[in-house]
Amino acid sequence: MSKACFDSLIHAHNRLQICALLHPVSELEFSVVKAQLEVSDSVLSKHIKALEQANYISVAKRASLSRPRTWLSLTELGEAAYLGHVAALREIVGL
Amino acid sequence: MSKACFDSLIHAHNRLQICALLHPVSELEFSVVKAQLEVSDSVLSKHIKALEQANYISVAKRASLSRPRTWLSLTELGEAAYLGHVAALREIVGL
DNA sequence: CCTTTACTTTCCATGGTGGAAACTAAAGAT
DNA sequence: ATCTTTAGTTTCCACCATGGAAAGTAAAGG
Repeated sequence: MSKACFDSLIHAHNRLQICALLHPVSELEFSVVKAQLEVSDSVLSKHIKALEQANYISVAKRASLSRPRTWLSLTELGEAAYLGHVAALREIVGL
Repeated sequence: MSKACFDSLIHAHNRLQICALLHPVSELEFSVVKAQLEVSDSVLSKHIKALEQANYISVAKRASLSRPRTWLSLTELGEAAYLGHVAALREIVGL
């Protein structure tokens, strides 16, 4: 069980959603995440970069049906940080 | 039951904590909230003002043991917004 | 080789955030 | 009555976050 630890990198609305989307799955395509968040390419790209630089997600470029696509997944560190942040939120709001 | 509605005014860490502290009680003193958040007077005062201007909290100056103190409480609007935001968070993080 | 697709980066403008210090109003002390 | 203390409030300032638009890039596909 992760220790409750508020993480302001993850707390930002868009990044919280990115982590929440990635948490239950092994990976997701850039375009899928973008559609869920309803943000521009540039905005998502910048959040991805921020999370990647914190080693919270890993980015893989791999062909998906002929063309190269960007795949995103939470790292173990990212998952721990995400779960820790969710635990911190639960402590704040009381379960 | 409040409708899930993400509220960025409430989402900010310090303001989320303020709302969470006020939610279960009828009112709290400024100094008590300040001690919980561990912020400076000026910072708390500005967050209080922002929440008050949104009509999310009400501020009363009333004597408490001789000296005048500032008492804070969630308004009904504030409570609805807070619960709606918590519901939105739960939707994002999945229960 | 030219175009399209799928991002990435830069530019820019705006707004949030916090600390420190100056300011204010109301008690209480002398 | 005036001085001091207490309890905030407001201003000043500097910095970081955030987003959109537009320009840039790299790898297919035609």
